[in-house]
Amino acid sequence: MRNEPQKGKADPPSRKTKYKIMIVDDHPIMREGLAQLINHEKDLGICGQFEEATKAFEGIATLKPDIAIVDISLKGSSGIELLKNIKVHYPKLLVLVLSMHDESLYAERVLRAGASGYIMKQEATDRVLVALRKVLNGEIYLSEKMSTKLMHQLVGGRVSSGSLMERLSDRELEVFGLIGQGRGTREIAEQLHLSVKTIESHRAHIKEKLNLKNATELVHRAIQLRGE
Amino acid sequence: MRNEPQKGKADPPSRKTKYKIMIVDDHPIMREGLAQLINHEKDLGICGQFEEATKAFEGIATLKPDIAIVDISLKGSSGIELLKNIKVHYPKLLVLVLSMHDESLYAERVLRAGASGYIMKQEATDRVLVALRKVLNGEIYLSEKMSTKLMHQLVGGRVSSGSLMERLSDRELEVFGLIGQGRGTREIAEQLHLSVKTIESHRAHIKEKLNLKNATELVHRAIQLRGE
DNA sequence: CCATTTTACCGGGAAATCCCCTAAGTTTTC
DNA sequence: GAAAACTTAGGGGATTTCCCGGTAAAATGG
Repeated sequence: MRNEPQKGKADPPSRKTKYKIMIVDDHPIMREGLAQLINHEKDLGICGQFEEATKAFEGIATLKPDIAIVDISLKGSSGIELLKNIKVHYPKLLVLVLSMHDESLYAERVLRAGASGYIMKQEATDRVLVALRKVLNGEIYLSEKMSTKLMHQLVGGRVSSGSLMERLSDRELEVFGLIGQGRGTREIAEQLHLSVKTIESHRAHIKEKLNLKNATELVHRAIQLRGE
Repeated sequence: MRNEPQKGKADPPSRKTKYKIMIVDDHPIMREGLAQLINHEKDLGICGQFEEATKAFEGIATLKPDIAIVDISLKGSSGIELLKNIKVHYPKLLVLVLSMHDESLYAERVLRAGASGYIMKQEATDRVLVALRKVLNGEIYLSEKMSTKLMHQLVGGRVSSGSLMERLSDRELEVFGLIGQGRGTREIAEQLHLSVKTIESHRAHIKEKLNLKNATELVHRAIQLRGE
């Protein structure tokens, strides 16, 4: 079994068999582009392409890939669901998330869900290879900007423990939920029989804990995380 | 000059020079995938790749492509703007729109703006070649489903009463999309090089057309309907 | 058990946004 | 060709956000 890449042994020389890579993306042209790119490398090879989460999940058992490249915006169940599923049933299978969405919105989430890296489709093609090799080497891949941002976050405030949501107090979680249902600040205040100022305060604390920079991002995140 | 493909003469034999194709898409892997696909054909060849609308527009004069494949969801000014610009300055340049978004939302829109076809990124790779040849042949390319839908719509008469989303103008839909990505009003104004007041105006019109009461509902709907 | 931290609550004031209006130039439609 | 719609944008007041502050109660922890 080769699911666990020995550290320091991922570079081109000294491997007889290629790393087996699985692609999950609902755009055939994108899959072809990735496959072309990857199959040109002597140490990397595509072992399977899927356009749908469930099919991809079923394919893992027979294909035994070393790493999966998954797009998080698939039709049907989202790529994040697939990611979580993979991590439950195949914890050693590495996952590199490839997405068109801005990393600032998703990177931290997918890492917490067990991914080993996040790369945007806007990135140059060779960055994908860099990301793949880094992940296969047991490391985490993020863009320069994003990784420094996360570093500062770790150093500055102690984020370390638990998921982001777990760090919210009961009241904050309640307010967060209502925001996710599309309620405005005034509406929430009335519903909970509290001052608008209090809700503003809760919102501020939520933003702080979840590292969100403005109200729009707050609403965005609240809707995304609704029902999780 | 070869901008006007003679009818019935687009098939592989009987051409000495390849059709020159320009690609505009902000995802390098997608561009590579398309380029690979197209350059493998004996009658088709890529003459330029661009990730941004303005650069692409500047490139037209020197590259003199026969057809441009453009993604409508670019960063900066949208692909529809580019399409309109092209049709004003190079009316004979054919444009095939390639997009991840569902055709029911955009197909009619881009045809009105002067495109000669609409194809989804979800389509199989060989469909792109079919679409290219059809467009180069002077015809319009749409999926089976979409073209019959448009036919019925034409026969049925009342075109105006589409879904709520279809009532949004191009600009409004663009702003709506950016709201759905979590961007704030100021941010959108900067990205589109417009006044904040203009974006506010668009937002007001969107709210009116979609029957939304306030800003919160607007953001909510925009996020829900994102990525379809 | 007492100090510290966290939570829940609230306010002032500046900045930003929302929301109503008007309006002019262009394009589309009939 | 007139009417309607689209795109742009400003004025101005209402509202919300955002950052500063605070108090009291509850939970935590040595």
